[in-house]
Amino acid sequence: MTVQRKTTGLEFDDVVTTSAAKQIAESVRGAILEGRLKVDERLPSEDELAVRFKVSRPTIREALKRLAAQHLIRSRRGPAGGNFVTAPTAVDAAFSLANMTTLMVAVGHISLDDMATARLELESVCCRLACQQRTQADLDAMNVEIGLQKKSALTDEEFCAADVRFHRALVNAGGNAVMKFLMHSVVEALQPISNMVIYRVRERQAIVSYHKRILAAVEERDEEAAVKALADLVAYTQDSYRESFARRTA
Amino acid sequence: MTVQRKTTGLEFDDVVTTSAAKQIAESVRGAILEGRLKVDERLPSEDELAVRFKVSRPTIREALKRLAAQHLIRSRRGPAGGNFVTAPTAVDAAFSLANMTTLMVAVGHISLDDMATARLELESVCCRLACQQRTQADLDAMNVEIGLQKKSALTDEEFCAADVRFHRALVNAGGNAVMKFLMHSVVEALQPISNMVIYRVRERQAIVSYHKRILAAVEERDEEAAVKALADLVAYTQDSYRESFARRTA
DNA sequence: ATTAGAATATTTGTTTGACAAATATACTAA
DNA sequence: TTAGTATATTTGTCAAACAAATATTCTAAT
Repeated sequence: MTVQRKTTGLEFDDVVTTSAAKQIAESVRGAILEGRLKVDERLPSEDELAVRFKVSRPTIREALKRLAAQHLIRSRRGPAGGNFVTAPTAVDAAFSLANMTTLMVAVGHISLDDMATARLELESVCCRLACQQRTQADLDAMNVEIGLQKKSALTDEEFCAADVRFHRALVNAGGNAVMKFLMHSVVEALQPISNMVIYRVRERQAIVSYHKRILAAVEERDEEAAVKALADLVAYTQDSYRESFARRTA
Repeated sequence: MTVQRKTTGLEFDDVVTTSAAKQIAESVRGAILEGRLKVDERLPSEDELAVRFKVSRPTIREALKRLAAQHLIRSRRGPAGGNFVTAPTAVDAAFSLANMTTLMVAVGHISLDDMATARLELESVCCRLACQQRTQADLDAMNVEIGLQKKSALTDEEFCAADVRFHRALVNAGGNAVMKFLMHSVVEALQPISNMVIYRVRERQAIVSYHKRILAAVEERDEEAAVKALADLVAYTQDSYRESFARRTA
């Protein structure tokens, strides 16, 4: 353990103790992010790192596991083994962000309104990008889900799953990797609430009709119409979301 | 170590070995995200967890440090100590996301074009929200940075820092917590490239004039004009970004 | 009665030393 | 030439102990 004291001008803030493992993790992370350690480069062995940082091997392992949890390194045993710098995938990033936003919404650090606004705005961006970039395969993927959602024998879970796939296909159609995983994260964070929404038959039919409007607009490459249809859909489902959220936090 | 085999239909995929620590971390994370462990709730002590999961205390500690690295728990020593579920802050989320996107850009998982497009689209959303939600304090904060950037004695670092603060003030003016930290993350991931851009005096003047246009449009609550000015600014600086990125990856 | 200091107990942080498991490579026998 | 075995290297896990931080209780002095 080492002690770090934060000062502001002449006033002394609280003393902060940071574990050795955490500090070592920060040091290695800095080297990775500043390019001094390259992706796929092998770190020194755990024993070597222990010597270099003058701590024990379990302490090194705690530091390394922090980095692994942040998708910055990966490990392998054996003579060609070691710990290697890795680049996170979009799935990793979405997963991490989704986990954090889920908790932030749960405790009110982020309001549901902010989340819903962000979701709509982000998906509007994706809608416009989809109008520009969409392929026939994208249109087909969206149409498959519409076809599924029309079926009256669908369970609530199946309807929700098809809904998620429709929106995912819409986002994928935009072809932008960053928007894809940001969108995925926001949707994932809203998932516990979305899954509590149960739509009546009439509501399902309305949702399907909004989806059809969106698909038609994307096919026509009509950005304004696509964004309008999406905004209408979100406004229509907003009340159901509020009810589910209230039930979830009760 | 336990072995997990993934199968798809009749084909057997690679055997995947997952460490005990990682599996325990996943188990606890699931409990947190599903609401079975509440924020601020104290986990059983490390010794108790070791008994419960039938592993050693160091293995438990590795699992817990993974969760700490993901901003899901925090720890404290002493009789009232323990490991507590925590809610990440927006700063935590932005920090994690920025680290991952930095590496993803560095290795080409995300193209610079996708990043730049996402940055422009996200900031356009913030622009429009800013037109709707901005306060006089927001306008003042943006104006302060414009005033600073006008000064010819500014170093390159100071100019860049003022630029970042201007865009941050613009994003803050939108008042949406989710957009704030998503935007912060994208900007942070582009920071190593932004910091390499050096603007000539004439370029600085052009940037300041774009900033003025944005400020005026936000003040007038003219969403279209604000988004247009931002798009023009981004188009103007795009070539400088490409040059810096090429230099960084050389 | 109040307060400062000391003692105690609890929990996490770190260490030492050892062994298990995974795995790449080299060697040997068929 | 190939299959099987042995070896060596590195990470994964363990046991046991002690250090450090810290909340609470107790005691002595005022």
